[in-house]
Amino acid sequence: MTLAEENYLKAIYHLEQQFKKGVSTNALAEEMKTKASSATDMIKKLAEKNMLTHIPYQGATLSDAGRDYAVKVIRRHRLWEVFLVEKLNFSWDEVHEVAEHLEHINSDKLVNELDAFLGFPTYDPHGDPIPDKEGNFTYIEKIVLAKAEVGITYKCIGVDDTSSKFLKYLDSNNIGLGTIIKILYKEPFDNSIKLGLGKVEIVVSQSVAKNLYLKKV
Amino acid sequence: MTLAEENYLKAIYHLEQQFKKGVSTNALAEEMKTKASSATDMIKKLAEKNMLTHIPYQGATLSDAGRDYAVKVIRRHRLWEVFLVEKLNFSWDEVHEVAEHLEHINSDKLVNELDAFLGFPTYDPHGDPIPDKEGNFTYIEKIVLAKAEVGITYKCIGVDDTSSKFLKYLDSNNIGLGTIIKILYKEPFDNSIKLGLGKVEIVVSQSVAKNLYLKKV
DNA sequence: ATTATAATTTAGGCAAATCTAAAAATATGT
DNA sequence: ACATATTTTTAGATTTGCCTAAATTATAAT
Ligand SMILES: [Mn+2]
Ligand SMILES: [Mn+2]
Ligand SMILES: [Mn+2]
Ligand SMILES: [Mn+2]
Repeated sequence: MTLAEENYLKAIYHLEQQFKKGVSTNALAEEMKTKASSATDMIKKLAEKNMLTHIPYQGATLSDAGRDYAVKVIRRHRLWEVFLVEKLNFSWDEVHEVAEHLEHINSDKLVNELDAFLGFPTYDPHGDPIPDKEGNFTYIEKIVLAKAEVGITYKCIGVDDTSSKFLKYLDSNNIGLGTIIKILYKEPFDNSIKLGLGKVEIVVSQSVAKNLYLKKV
Repeated sequence: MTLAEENYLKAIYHLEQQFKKGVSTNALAEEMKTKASSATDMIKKLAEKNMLTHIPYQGATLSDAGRDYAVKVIRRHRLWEVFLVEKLNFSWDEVHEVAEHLEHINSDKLVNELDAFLGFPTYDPHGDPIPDKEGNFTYIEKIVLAKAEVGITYKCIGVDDTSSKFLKYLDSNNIGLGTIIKILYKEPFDNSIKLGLGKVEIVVSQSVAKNLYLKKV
């Protein structure tokens, strides 16, 4: 598997999870920030390698082998992210880019020893679960802030958008994994939400609310 | 700089050091396990990028920029090797291949934080010096076993060949960095050498003797 | 000083991954 | 149902890094 193939597999996996159906050429091209024709080429190549099935003009669906491979790459990515934050003083908004490269280094010993060295972490710095050696996730129920209920107190357990911009915004408002958040008010006009963070009250926009995951506490 | 360019730069650097003169196309091709025509192509490309100067039919010589870049890649390679041995339980014969990939991840923060995390090591698991942030090596005088004197006691401080085969051979004879070695006898017939390792005496061939570095103790 | 040998470069091609532009298939609106 | 819009695929180029085979230049031997 080449670097490009691995990145495509990961993208297809994420889109499949997100939309629970076959992945369209356009969606894949957009995710990969490339052109539809390139996505078509790669879909053909991955189909050839039995990593997915593809019906022309329909969409692509990962095979078991393809899904396993994607999960393997995701495991590497997230373990490296933990390493960067825990051991090398990276902040959660700096890790993604570097992990995007580290994830392609293909050595089982490397990954499994890294896992052990980090104490077998189950979540990455963005709250995403880390698959174990066998590819099993520890799934946790998460509620998106946009759908949280007024009056209830939650804990922040993850983010959807892992862009540096968004994560720095959260930092500047003292929101991170583990932060306790009480829903004070939902503004029907623009779907903004007033939150209580300890003694501080802040209002966040809908685009923030759609990218923050919580669980009841 | 692409992955291929980085590997070529490193190879040219090593050959320049070794032979103290311009690097020939054939030597480079051999080092890179590729064909002379490919070496020519890459030499042109690197000359175009001002990483080296090249006179056709003569040889290639790194520019300052080229040498700096090569040293940077070597720094990354050796730091990762230390990481793998010190933190991830790799043995010295397992690190080279993985470091060959890790060395291409280009993030100053990553490398410098890794350096700090490892406690600013000055030598890698094979006894090779690790350049610092500014590219300065701490050079140490080393004597190749083949030229060591009978009756003198030395300490093993490095290896030339870092292949798994050779390193495993050394392991099986309890020779590693720091091992104290006394030269007992040099056989003129085949240039083999009898060594004293503590109470044990072993005979090593010339090809071993040319790949082991010592210093007087 | 030729001739033979070795080293180096050029010419031409191939595979991977990308692109633009055009064609084909599918979906949508009235 | 039929025209229009959207999505997807194909066709043809491009770049990078590599290859083989042939031509060129340099070196060594007689
Ligand atoms: Mn990646
Ligand atoms: Mn993450
Ligand atoms: Mn390398
Ligand atoms: Mn080394």
